Parts: sequence; structure tokens; C-alpha cells
Amino acid sequence: MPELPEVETTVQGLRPMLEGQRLTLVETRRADLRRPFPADLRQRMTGATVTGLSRRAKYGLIATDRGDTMIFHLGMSGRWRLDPESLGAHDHLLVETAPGHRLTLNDPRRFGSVDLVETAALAAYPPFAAMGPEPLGAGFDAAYLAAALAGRAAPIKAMLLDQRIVAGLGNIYVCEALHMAGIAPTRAAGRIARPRLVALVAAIREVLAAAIVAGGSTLRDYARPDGELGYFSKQWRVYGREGEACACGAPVLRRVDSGRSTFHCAVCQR
DNA sequence: ATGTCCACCTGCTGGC
DNA sequence: TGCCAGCAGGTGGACA
Repeated sequence: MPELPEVETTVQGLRPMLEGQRLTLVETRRADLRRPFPADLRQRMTGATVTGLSRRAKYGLIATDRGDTMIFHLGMSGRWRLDPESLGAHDHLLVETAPGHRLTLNDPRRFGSVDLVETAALAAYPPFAAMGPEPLGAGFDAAYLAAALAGRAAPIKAMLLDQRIVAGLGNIYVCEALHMAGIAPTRAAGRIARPRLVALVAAIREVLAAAIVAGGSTLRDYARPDGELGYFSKQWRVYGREGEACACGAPVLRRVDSGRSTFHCAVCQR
């Protein structure tokens, strides 16, 4: 589920439940996800009032009036459940608000994480320290990308998944953006002509923006505790479509590199 | 430094 | 019907 658009729509869905609200309970139901939960999470969050929610790359940020920010990452299988009828085996973090709403962070595979840092020191949070620009932000353009990729021999797909180059893309949207831009995923990143980088930046922006809009349109699903999100999946051009016809008529191909699938069209992408 | 691979987990699906 | 291999949206550490 969670690349940048999914985290963005998650934050948008949490905001009306949390912003301005006092937290009456913050409790973990096991010791760890990918890492241990912060030992003082309950103490520092319980009784605090949420002042704002935001997103950096694939991380969701919940700031409080105590100068703390709780940072969550959804890993591969994480999602927030709103007012679930009952708690399930994978509801690892429980949050309750003064108006009586209950939210749980549910993550079966436990690749996600929860950390707590001082808001003033957010930039020093290790995952953020070397992180590249937001792909939807002003700092991400063809000139930046050309400089970041100069001399790099690795495949463009691997470079776009590297959060130090650009922060927030994952396997789905990289496949989609490369297809939209007509660039082969195996192309050496440092050998892509400038006009094609311009097209790539535009494709990345376009696919992310469209996915956020689609995610936003399924927020009622999001708010249904046991509901599945509809997401952007119906709009995928190549991802998950091995063997189906690309818009050009050629079959969508799948290749596997270091255990990860890449979907692409050998005709459209060079 | 750069590029590549794998482990970390559970659940679901498709083929036999 | 049941079993099991294969696969899944991420990250970081280990390796050459």
C-alpha cells in the first residue's frame, strides 16, 4: 500500500480525527515493529494535543503541543484503522482522542516503524538526514535530477527508488513513471538526455498527483475500519499487468532484479 | 563510493 | 478440499 500518495491520503484522512485534539491514550500492544517502539511514547504522547499532521516522503508526522513529533512509517502492510469495531491481532498501536475516537496502527508484516523526536530536531532524524527532495516540491526538476544522476551507471529504476535521490517513490510509481516517460528501467541513469529527464520529472509529478487524487476519492473506504482501499490500481498502465497489452499493443513484460518486480514495455520504453 | 542482494514478517493467491 | 510455492507497496545493512 504505502508509497508517497498512500501516505499523503492517510495523513489527510487522519487530520480531521486528530488535529487540535487531545490524546487521552497512546498505548502499544507489542514491543516493536521493525524497531522497538520508543520507551517513552505513552508518557510523552498521552495528554498531549495534536497541533498538526504532515508528511515527509513516506513518513507521516504527528506534531504535539509538547514540542514532540511522532513519526510513523507504514512499511509494506501498514494502515491506520479508524474506530474499529474490535481490536485485531495486528493493531499494534492504539490512540484515543478526547472526543472519543479510537485509531489503531495495523501492520501485519511489521515492516513499519514509529519514532518520537523533538520537533525542533526533525531534520536530524536519521532517515531524513540524507533524504532527497520531495518529488512534488519545487526542489525537484530536470536540472536537479541531471546533477544527481551524473556519472551514475546504475539503472534509472534503482536510482529513482533511492530515497537520497528523490524521496517518496516506490516500486509501483517508479514503474509507472518510467513507462509514462518512455524510459527503459535498465537504462544507465547517467546516460539519459536532458529532454528525457524533463519528461521523467513531469511523469513522476503526474503519476503521483493522479494517485493522490484517486486516493482522496476513496477516503470513505479508508475510514471504514475493515475496508480495503481502492487506490490507484485501476489506473496502472504496466504495474501488475504482465502479459497484458500495453497501449501500443505489445505485451507488458516483467523482470526481476534483486527480488523486485519491474513491469515495462520493451517497445515504448528505450 | 557504488552497485547489488538479502533479511526482516505475515497473508493471500494460484497451481497442482 | 488442501497444500505449498511464490509473491507483495520498504528499508537498511552486508557484501564485492
